[in-house]
Amino acid sequence: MKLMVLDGNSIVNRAFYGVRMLNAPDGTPTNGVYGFLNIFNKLMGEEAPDAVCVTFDLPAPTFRHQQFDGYKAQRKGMPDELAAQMPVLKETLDAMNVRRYELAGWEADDLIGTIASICGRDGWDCVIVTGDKDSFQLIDGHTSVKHVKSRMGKTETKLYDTETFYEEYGFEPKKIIDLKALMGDASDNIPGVPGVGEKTAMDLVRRFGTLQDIYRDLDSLDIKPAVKNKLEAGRESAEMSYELATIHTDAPVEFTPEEARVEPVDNDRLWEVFERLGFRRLTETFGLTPPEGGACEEQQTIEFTGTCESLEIAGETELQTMEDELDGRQAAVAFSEDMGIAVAQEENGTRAYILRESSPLYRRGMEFLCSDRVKKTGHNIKDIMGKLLERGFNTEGWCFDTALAAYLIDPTASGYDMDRLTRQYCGFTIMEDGDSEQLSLLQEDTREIARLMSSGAAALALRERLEPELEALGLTGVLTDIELPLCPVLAKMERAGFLVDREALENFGKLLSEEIGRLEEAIYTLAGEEFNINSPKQLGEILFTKLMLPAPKKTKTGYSTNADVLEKLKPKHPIVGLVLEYRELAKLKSTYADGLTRVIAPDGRIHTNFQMTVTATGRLSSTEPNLQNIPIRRALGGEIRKMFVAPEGYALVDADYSQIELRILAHISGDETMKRAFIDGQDIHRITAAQVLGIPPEEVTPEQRSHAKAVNFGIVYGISAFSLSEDIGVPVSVARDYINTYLARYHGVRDYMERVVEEAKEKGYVSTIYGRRRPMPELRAANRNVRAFGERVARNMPIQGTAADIMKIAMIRVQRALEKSGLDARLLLQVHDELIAECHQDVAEQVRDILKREMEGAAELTIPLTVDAHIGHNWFEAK
DNA sequence: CTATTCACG
DNA sequence: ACGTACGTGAATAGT
Repeated sequence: MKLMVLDGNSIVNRAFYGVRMLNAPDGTPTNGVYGFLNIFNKLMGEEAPDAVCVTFDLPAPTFRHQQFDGYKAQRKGMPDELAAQMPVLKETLDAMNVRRYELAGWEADDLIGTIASICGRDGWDCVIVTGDKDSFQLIDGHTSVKHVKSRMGKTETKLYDTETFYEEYGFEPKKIIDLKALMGDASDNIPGVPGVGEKTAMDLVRRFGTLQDIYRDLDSLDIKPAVKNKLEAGRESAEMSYELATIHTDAPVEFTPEEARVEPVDNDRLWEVFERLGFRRLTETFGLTPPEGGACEEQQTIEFTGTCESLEIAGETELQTMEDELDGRQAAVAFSEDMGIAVAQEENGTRAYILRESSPLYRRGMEFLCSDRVKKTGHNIKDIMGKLLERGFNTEGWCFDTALAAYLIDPTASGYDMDRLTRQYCGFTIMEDGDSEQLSLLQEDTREIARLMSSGAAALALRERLEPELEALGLTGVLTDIELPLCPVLAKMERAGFLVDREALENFGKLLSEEIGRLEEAIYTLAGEEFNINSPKQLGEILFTKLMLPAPKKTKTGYSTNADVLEKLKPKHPIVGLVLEYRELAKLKSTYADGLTRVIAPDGRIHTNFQMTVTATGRLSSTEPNLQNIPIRRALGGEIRKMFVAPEGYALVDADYSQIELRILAHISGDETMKRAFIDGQDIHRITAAQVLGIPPEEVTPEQRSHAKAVNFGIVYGISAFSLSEDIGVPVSVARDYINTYLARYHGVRDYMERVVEEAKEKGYVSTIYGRRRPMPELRAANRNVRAFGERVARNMPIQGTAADIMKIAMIRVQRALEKSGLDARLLLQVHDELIAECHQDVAEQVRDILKREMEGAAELTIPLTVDAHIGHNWFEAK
């Protein structure tokens, strides 16, 4: 039998600081309760306890106050916004039939200690869930502690039992008390020994054991004299701290594990609470149903019978009717394999026009629908355009995309499927197959019609809500001038595909296999056993336990074995270099040699998918396969690019923007020094090195230039001295100097970086020069790390996002220019700052010039944009 | 389903 | 005292 006991105050605190601001419909904050419930659900799933309860502190003074002056139970003073949520949380727990315990004069920890001890007595296991480390002292054979912490807004838990605790701390759980007695705990007002911090305290406890042991033999122990003096002086404080840190297990609380057994929730009561708090999603998580006869409103469902009239285009008359009724009108259009449907809004309902592929009028009807005469709305129109192109129709007349619109309004949402959007923006859900008995009785063909009609009607309803919001946010231009015209460009690129040399790719795979086999053998020999080198867990075991190499870094599940770590370990053991080489080859084989071979289409080409609604900054992403991360940085990886080729008699043109992000930074910030460098066509990294080091540009060494390059990149990302020092391998102090000097030399950049964060805090979002925006709720988060993350994002997004905008504009211009030129040429790929086109070899120079001209002319900034363009037979050569 | 690692800009 | 650069997608292992 297992009981789970939660430290209510501690968990709700974590939740409060981890979860972004959240309010009930009436405006009261609810993030603490919401976060608590999420953590609670997660834990119930993980632990599946037989009984569960929650303990709380009460604001009343405890026995610790009476015993010791200066002790405060209200640790850091709960913020009002959180305090207001405590009664709501308790009410929620009651509705969930979860027992809670609180006792004036006793802290939650003491109640937990008592509960754990009663569990032990009754033969129950006990899992304590808390965000404080104090409870670790309670760990024993039947008591474990699940420690909850929030990282970057995400909640993580780690279970400590006697073994895992010892592994991490190197002493027994009970000695946490001794540790705290020595080092103190500011948040608990436990003084400890003045001058002794975590490092010293850990060392003392590990080496000598308890506080008692230490003071008994203080004279004879091998301790630095300075530390000894502090210990002597702080003895009284240490002993008092020991008492304060000790959790009591004898609180006068009535408790038996049986009474806390998990019970079903009180559906009606909990529903009412969630309704009031606006926790729609949680009602589903808890499987709640609306109370019988309650006043709760049913969600609307679109019903088509009666409200939607349909017209099947069976003959000339209907075709004529459709043309008359839709000409120049707004309509939503949706397609399936063998059918096209247009849906238009009429005065008193919706009207649908059905075109079947089997009909002799299909082609004519479709050509009308696909013409500029019908002003069409769709959901993910880039994909619709792809299907139209495949069937030989054109892509004119599309003037709204509900997915793109929702993406522009909030590019950080987790998805934009229609059902989610209608729920969010229109307050109804789309009918699904299993939803209605009537629907499931229909023929498959009729169901298909219903599906298309509902998606068409939903698109119209969504557009009605999205269009004004888009306009209000200043995003109409981004949609109509950038995203929409980009759709046919991308659809054509996807259809074109990139030719690959299948045989070369397969041979490369075989070559890698052989080499990998040799490396495996050598690694097994050095390790003295066979193991799965691909498993970080097994590899860590070999390197850090068997071979006793020092582990420089840990992940939350074990040792880190990433390339950075291995690089540091390389001189210490020959196996490390082999593992690095193995990793490089294994990656090339699995992801690229084998992975790409698998997705070569029958036409011998690879057709990627460009996703337009994924990134928070406005960039595209590429999937199935991802062609935006084909290797280039290392020699062997570059081989892969040689297998992306032009057909016989054709050539590839590769054009990439030079330093586009730094140029945009120079433009947006208006920094004169940086602008000058670009206007004069200087090597920006060299100039930066010269600026920071105060030397002439011609004296900059390659290493100095490479450091400056790292600083330039770092600035764009919202640098920290720590990360820069890691990146370029200098002490943090040196990195800090670099950054400070940089910001002093480029003071326009410094001002901009401060300004953009201020403005983001004020407005709640950041934006590109074209108005694309990213909401920034992180900046208002209570958690400092989340806020710091938000600040870095606020600095970066306008730069990365503007570059993405410019590239998109460039693609539209290039496509237009190529089509107008009539040359045998087409775009194949975009890799953020790079475009690749394929063309007949005789016109390669012309195509190269078109790319260069249209890309450089895509934006008029206060500094020039420059593009390097090259021609080659394969991607490697053309780069 | 999540974590780790590593490929790219 | 604490945590550590922005944005992605795919393969693999292991719970």
